[in-house]
Amino acid sequence: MGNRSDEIAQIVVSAIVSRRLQPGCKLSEQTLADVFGVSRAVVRQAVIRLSEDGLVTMERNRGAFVSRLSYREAVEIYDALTILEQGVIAQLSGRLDASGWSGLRQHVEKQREAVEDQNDDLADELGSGFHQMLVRMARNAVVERMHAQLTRRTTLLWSSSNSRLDYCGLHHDHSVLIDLMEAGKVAEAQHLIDSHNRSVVRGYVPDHTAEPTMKAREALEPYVDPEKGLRAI
Amino acid sequence: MGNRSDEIAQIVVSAIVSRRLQPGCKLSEQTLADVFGVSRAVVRQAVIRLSEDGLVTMERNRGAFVSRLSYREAVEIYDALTILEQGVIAQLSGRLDASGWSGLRQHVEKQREAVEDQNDDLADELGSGFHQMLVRMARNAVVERMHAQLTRRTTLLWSSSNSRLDYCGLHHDHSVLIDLMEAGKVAEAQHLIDSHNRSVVRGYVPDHTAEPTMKAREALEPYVDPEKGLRAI
DNA sequence: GTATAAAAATTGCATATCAATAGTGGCAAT
DNA sequence: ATTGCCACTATTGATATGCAATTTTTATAC
Repeated sequence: MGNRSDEIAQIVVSAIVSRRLQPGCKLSEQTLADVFGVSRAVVRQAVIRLSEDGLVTMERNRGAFVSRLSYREAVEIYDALTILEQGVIAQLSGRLDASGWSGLRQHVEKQREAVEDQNDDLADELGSGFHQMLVRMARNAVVERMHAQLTRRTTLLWSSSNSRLDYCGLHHDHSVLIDLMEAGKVAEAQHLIDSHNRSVVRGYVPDHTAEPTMKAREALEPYVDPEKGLRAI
Repeated sequence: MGNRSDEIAQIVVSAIVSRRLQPGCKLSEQTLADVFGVSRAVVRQAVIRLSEDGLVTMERNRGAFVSRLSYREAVEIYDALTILEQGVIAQLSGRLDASGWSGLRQHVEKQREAVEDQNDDLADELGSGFHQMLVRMARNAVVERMHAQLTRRTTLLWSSSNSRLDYCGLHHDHSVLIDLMEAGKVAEAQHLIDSHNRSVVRGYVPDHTAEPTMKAREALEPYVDPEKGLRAI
């Protein structure tokens, strides 16, 4: 096994992207140390990892909190995703083989079915999965990592929120995008992904009054082995 | 003043980008603790920050080392830079005002002069500075941060190396790039930046036999205040 | 010179401790 | 009732120390 702090950081990430740990939630060192059955030092290292990722914000002498994103930050993150994906489009357009395009089309078809079945959670996942797949086609681990990091951050936007993401009207964009890319219409494809992402972020209304529904101890409970974790109940 | 570990991490970054700390150099916890006059715990936190950035590689029970990049990794990093910059080009092309274009042209002119004067160090800095400037024009702090991180990593490639970067033939590309972008020739501009970056990375030949010329203690000496640091000498 | 065993050093983590600071509640003055 | 002040508590940031596991170095034997 790798580092204890790395392991813990990954678990906290899971809890954040699954929306159990919500923006604004305090991550007290002692609490986390109790929950995971490690020392404060290790927790601190884990929190530092998370703060480097932008998922957690550390405030001096106040502690670590799951990041609350302003509208400005939300726009920046989506713009960054746009820029990355536009770059990927520049790389892929006309340069992908037949199985590549069909793979993407298959994915969109699955997404369309999920939307039709009103399976919102699945549609949601397939929706962001499309972008992930697109980036993966560029076969660049560094870019994939950056993109995944940004995508994780976007979960902070919708976890506390009222406004659920509407992938209903958006999955059609994905289909058009593939056509444009295959046809080598780079600029059009890049413009499409831009307005696509812009329309996604437009639905975000930051709510600074919203408080997390769970405290960290409760939110993390499902992730720890009851045997080794939780020495102090 | 923020975190001690953050401060230390930044100093180590400076030492790496300035090529005093070279790839493969061991960053012993006790040594760094001595040099900076802090405890091992803080050093550990700093090293974790650096490893999240990719500048340092941690090996279990062996310690932290300034990262050695394989050719494959070098290509991936430059491709990632390419993708980011292609995305930025998609954003900027035709959308920048007159002062923006002239600002870029002025920068290229400075670079040309530096090349003409055979001031290699300056030409080098202005060369990568151009890319930085380009990205900054997109006015997106997230993208800027990612780009800067990748650029820092590229310093790992040339710090130990034989082959110095040849910006002589490359600064002309920058000039052409501006023309293409201003003319709205997005695809051409994106293709140019691609081949531009490819020709840069092509000069990288990883040398796994090369050993750092300095040890960490010596390399970091200029960065610490002799009073507060270095308690044990 | 190589192989092996013992010794030393290093990492990873736990625990205990301390100063500095933020948050809390009480209490008096307005 | 509200404001301002002050002690009290909780938490963070950092240090020091100890210890098991592992790696690296050194010494020794062949």
